[in-house]
Formats: sequence, structure tokens, C-alpha cells
Amino acid sequence: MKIGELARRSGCSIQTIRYYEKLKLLPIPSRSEGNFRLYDIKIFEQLKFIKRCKDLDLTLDEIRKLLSIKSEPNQECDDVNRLIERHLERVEFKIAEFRQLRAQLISLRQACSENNKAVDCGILKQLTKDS
Amino acid sequence: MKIGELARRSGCSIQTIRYYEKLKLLPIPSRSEGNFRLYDIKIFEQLKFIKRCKDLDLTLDEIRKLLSIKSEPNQECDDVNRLIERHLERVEFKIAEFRQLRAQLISLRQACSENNKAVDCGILKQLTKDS
DNA sequence: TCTTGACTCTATAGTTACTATAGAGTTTAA
DNA sequence: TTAAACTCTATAGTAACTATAGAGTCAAGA
Ligand SMILES: [Zn+2]
Ligand SMILES: [Zn+2]
Ligand SMILES: [Zn+2]
Ligand SMILES: [Zn+2]
Repeated sequence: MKIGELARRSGCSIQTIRYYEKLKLLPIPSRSEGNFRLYDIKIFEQLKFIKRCKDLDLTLDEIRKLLSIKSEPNQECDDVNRLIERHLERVEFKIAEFRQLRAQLISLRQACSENNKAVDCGILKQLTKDS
Repeated sequence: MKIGELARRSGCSIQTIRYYEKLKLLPIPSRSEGNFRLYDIKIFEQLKFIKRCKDLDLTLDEIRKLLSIKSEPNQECDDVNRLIERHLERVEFKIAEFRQLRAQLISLRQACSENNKAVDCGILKQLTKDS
């Protein structure tokens, strides 16, 4: 299959696929006579793997690590478990951070409910003054 | 005050301050005889304003908008209110997204509690299979 | 057969919000 | 005087793409 079909079927854009190839997250595909990339099912599946990881917000470096472990079936998998654990911690941290942010934004929003001149805007005042 | 002191007092790095100047988020400061940037209290306060906005995760473009409104005291402030409202919505969306992510990661973690060979790793299996 | 449109190619630049570095000049304190 | 600390400009790097230009390839219809 050519790159356009791979893109459609994987949910990644064409440029992203070429980008992954450059980063060696995907193997170099064969080429047609006219120099078009030709993909087989194995590459399609690897790309789907990457996509699933991306949807979990893993970084490409983390994904590279997973791919490398996956490619050596006899390696121990505790690195995988640790990686997911650490990633989960980061996600929880972000949730906490954004909750704080939300609280601050809600209080900020309250500072100016009606329509004012800029000079009287409660929000701008709040952002200007030392907390 | 020179850039180092401004950096210490504002909590922004020196490079960041120069970067903001280039983006015109900060006015061009005067210079000493030896060509060092010299800042007055007004610029310090503008930088603090920017810093407070950044801490709320506003983008530099959003901050630029706020600064422009702030600089015209007679303009209506409803753009400010809308901007904060939209930003809050984005933050809430991110919270929801990350919560979903967390749930998925927790279920993924469960798939491999003990130590296995890579080929038997429940996490890798989960990431490999179609959901 | 010709041509049109859809597809693909490479290489390069742009995005966001910085951080890091090199290599130079300036200031301050011992 | 000299060394440390500071500042200057310009440039490149970061993450993970997206967008573009300008060229070549391929399939179908007239
Ligand atoms: Zn992670
Ligand atoms: Zn207002
Ligand atoms: Zn926003
Ligand atoms: Zn495992």
C-alpha cells in the first residue's frame, strides 16, 4: 500500500509518517518503480502501535523505548512497567496543576462580570496587582 | 536596573526577557554607556503582568491581546472577559482529556503487574492489539 | 494519444516558547 | 591589575509536527 492509504488507515498524516521514518520509529519501506514508498502489513501494525501510544500522550522517546523492548522478546519487561508508571504520575501531576489553574481562572472571571472600560476591568486589575 | 536583576526579581530568565523584547511584548529599554539594557519600574511591572498571565497558562498571543487592551483605557473590556472564558474552557477540556488518559493508563498498568519477558508483557500486548 | 487530476517525491521553512552556546565586550571588587 | 561576574549579539537546538515549493508519477476520461 502507498503512503496515502497508510495515512488514511492509521489516522496519521502523510508528513507524520515520513517524519517517523526519518526518526527511525518506522523501518525504511520498499519503493515502487516510480520511487513511491510501499508499505506492508507489518509496518502498518507498527504505526498503529505508535499511534496508540501517542494517544496515551507518550513521547516519541518513550515510544522508541517501548519499540526497542518489544523487538527483543527475551528482555525483561520491568522497564515497560516503570515507564507506564512514571507516565501515569506525570499525567496525575498535570491534572492537579490544571485543577489549580481552573480555580484561579474561575476566581479571575468573577472579577469582571459586566462590561466595563478597560481601565475598570476587574480582570485586568487582578492581573496587574501583586497577589 | 540591569537585566540580571530584572530576571531575579521577575522570575523570568534573562533569555526569556530578551525574547519578549524581540516579540514586542516588552518595550525597548534604554541602554547604559556600555550598551547594557536598563529597565525602569514600568517595564518591571509589565513583565510581572506577563508572568502572571503565563502562570495561568495563557499563550503569548493571548497576553499580547491583553496588553493591547490594557494600553487603551477607554476600550471596552468584553474581549478580555471572552478571552479568559475561552481559556477556561480549554483548561476544562484538558482536565477531562487527562482524566480519560489516566483511566486508560491505570487499566494498562493492571495488565502487567509482575515481571515478565517482553514477549509476555501484558502492557505491550495491550498496546499491540486492536481495541 | 493526450491531458487532467490525484498522488507522491525531496528539501526547506515555520510553529511555540523558550534554552543553550560561542565568542566577544563591560563592570566591579579584591 | 586582574579575575570574576555580568552582559552583548547571533545562531542553533528543543518536540512533534505542519506547510510549502517545485518536481515527478500514475490512472482515467475525451
Ligand atoms: Zn511520559
Ligand atoms: Zn472586564
Ligand atoms: Zn488560552
Ligand atoms: Zn510487563
